Amino acid sequence: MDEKNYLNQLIEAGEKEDELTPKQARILEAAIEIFAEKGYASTSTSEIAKKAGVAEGTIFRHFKTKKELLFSIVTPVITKFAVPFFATHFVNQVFNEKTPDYEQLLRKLIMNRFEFVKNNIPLLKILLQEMAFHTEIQQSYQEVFRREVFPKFDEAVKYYQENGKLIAYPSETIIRFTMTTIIGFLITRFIVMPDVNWNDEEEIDRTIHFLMYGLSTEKSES
Amino acid sequence: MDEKNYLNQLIEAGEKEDELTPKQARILEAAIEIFAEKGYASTSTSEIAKKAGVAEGTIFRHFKTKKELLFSIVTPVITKFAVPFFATHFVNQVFNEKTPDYEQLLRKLIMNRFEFVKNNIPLLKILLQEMAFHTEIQQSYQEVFRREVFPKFDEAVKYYQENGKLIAYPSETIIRFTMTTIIGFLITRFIVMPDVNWNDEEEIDRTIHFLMYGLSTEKSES
DNA sequence: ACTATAAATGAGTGATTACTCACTTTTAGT
DNA sequence: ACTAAAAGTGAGTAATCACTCATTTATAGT
Repeated sequence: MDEKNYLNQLIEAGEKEDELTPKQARILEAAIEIFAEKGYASTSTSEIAKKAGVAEGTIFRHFKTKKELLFSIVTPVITKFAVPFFATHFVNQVFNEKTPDYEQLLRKLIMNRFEFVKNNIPLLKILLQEMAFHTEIQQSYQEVFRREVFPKFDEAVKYYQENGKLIAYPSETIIRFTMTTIIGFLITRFIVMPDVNWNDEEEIDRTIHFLMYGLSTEKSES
Repeated sequence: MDEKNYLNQLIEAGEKEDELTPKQARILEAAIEIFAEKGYASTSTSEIAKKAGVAEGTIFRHFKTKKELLFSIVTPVITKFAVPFFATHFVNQVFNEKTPDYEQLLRKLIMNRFEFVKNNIPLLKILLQEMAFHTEIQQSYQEVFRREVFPKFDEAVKYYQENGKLIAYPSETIIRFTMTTIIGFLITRFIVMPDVNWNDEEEIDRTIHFLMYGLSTEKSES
């Protein structure tokens, strides 16, 4: 039920792009590009119209306000990024296939999100930037995280802890370490330093290994 | 020489606050508060003037443009945050006192930066936000990092690697893991979830332990 | 082909923007 | 007390802003 529900949301969101008028699509494309580059607040609707090759009035025919244009860009990204971060798909896979350790789960998670970020850099830049100023976006993200991501993540962490594979920290702490490490890697890779020569495969391996075993060469005493 | 140089810069920056006119100080205070809350681009100079209790013209007597006002807020933060992140002070301490492991260095680093972030949240919010849109800020940060932070950090990491205490990753990778973990913790603690009940001492301990030994209960095979 | 509906237009609107400048007030050296 | 420089003022300015609306163009069902 719940599974079908968010799946439908994703499909809906995907199909919405086909329902768009060609001009509407061009408005969204132009807005995404400029928002990502200069930020929402310093982008004018006239500039968007110019880049999209439409009249300024056309923007307001499809989006009541400039803010609604922003939200219609950002809202789908939240579900698309957050949900598969630890979606049912993965968790089911873990429990059904009896994936033996957190490490393999991490690999799937990182590989999957790596590709997503790679293909959605401008959208994620906008989300990252504007979340700070719009409580609506914050709330939307929080809700999605609390409802879709956290419970599954929590369940998996506790499963591995019970099997003695994971350290006995509060699962919130483990989730925090896992997420900040992965997100930190992706932000460094694609936003802070996208131009240096990355050996992606190697860095992903190291990131997973770091998450599991840390930086020390000595055994942990815990 | 070099040490004295950036030390002087810090002292200079500190003294500059005393050189300020009372009204100039109130302008900066007001600007910091509003920039942090709504962002640079959606803050008007008239709003700053109103909050500071000065005429709008007074702002432009002291700061040629609105952008110069932003930079005079942000630039000192860069040096103040980045430099002690791994300043000579710490490194000297390590080598002179023969601090035996990376772990103790990490503790000093985290405790130090924890207090700094705690006391400068609005300034760091502004830096974090506006860095994305102003290449001048990015360049300034990069330069400070490459000149002041990285070489010292690099030196320390290699020292511990030679002593067999740290894993044989490229030191860039180790620095990246260390920084994203610490910054990720501080951002979660003070910006994303400042309102939940944090047991700071415990979380700092866990963060250090995670950095050193990871999440697994099993020994690393590397 | 007719027509109703939706899509698209762009000139126009009042509000707001960063910034200027002629002027007044305060400060500080003598 | 005098004065020159610095600090402070606020009305004014052109440009730009998000958004409206009367009008034209395109679409689709019959």
